[in-house]
Amino acid sequence: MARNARYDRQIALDKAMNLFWERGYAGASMKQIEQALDMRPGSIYATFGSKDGLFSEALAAYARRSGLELREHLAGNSSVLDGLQEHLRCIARQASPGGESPSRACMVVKTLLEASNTNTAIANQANSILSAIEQALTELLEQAKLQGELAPGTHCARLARLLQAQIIGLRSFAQREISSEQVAELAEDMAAMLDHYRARH
Amino acid sequence: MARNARYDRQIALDKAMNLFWERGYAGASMKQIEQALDMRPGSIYATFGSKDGLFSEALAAYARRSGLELREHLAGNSSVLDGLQEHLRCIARQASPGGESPSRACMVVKTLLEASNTNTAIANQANSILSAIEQALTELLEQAKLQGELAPGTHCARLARLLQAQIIGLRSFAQREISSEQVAELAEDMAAMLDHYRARH
DNA sequence: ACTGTTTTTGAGCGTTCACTCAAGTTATCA
DNA sequence: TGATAACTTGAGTGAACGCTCAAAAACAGT
Repeated sequence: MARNARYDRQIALDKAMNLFWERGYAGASMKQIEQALDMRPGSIYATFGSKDGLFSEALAAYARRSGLELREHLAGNSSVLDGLQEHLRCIARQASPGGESPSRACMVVKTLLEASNTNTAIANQANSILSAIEQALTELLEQAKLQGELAPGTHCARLARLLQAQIIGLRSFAQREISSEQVAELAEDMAAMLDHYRARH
Repeated sequence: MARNARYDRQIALDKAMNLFWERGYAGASMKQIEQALDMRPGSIYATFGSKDGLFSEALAAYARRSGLELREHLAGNSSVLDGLQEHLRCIARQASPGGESPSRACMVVKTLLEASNTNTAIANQANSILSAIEQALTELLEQAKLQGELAPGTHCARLARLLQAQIIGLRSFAQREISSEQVAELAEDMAAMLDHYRARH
């Protein structure tokens, strides 16, 4: 009865995510978005409603992608702590200069810092994502404690927050003009810090 | 022979700094700046040249202020490491919800993340400031090593970068909707991490 | 008080912003 | 193949952007 859309919603969303990740919410104009998605304004607004709506979906897509990445790193290691340390090193590799990422820093953190006092809805979304990540890390660490990897007295929620702050610090630090070697060293020092929470044998 | 300026340059700069710190570069419009400084556009442009120029001076003022704060915390402690730990705790106190700061996050980091792919000049300035802080921390730690506070084998430049990443992580994390108690715990955990680098007696 | 210089003022400049919608185009199904 | 419904198009909307400048106002020195 009717015509099909010329664009794949997921592909368009991915392109939008990359642009927003690189330039931020205010830094990406609709003109640039039109060019990146190869879509005219009418199509964009018919599909995503508004710039806010598009950004919101792009941020959600980014969070989904990041979650998958963490789970992959964990799946590669039988030990939770080893997996988390591998995750830190992998972040350092991705966040090194010359990488193909739109930005070395985390899009959620960029969003949180940009939107906190200017766009409540978007800031709330960033908050929710970080809260969910904290929760996931806490559960992961609880599991590690049960398996005897972590010292029995470990306060897992607290360690999860420390770990999240480490990751935020690592990725934001990597946004500086700095050598990939120094970023790798930083990740290594953070991984070493995790060792102090291991159970003693 | 002529009229004096009605405005104190430093006071105006301070107000601009607070607005930019709160809302970011793009998030603070000239209209809002006019209102915050109680100055009309002509006066602002005569004094600071452009929005970029004003922001640049405001960022420099912020960096100066932050440097003074660190030196104060250090002066209060005879030990360098104690001073740095006190500094972490003080950051946590300032970055707690309900504080009077325009933003819990660091203005330099906010600027770095916002400007990195949109405004080269401003991003370079943020980079320089962070580089100078790293340098200052390195020298501070070298001094601590000479005084026997740090383990003799400590790689001070590397520890300085780790410390900077901690501070960036702490302050960015604090931008989340989170209790002041949890921010304080996070600072405490970071301070504890510094203890691992102390010389053993 | 007058003069000379500087500062302040604010209407308004051109541009860019996010966004709209009537008209045109195209795939689908009878 | 023609009718129909959905999608695409892009010129154009009003508002907000950073910024300018001629005129008015205010002080310092004579």
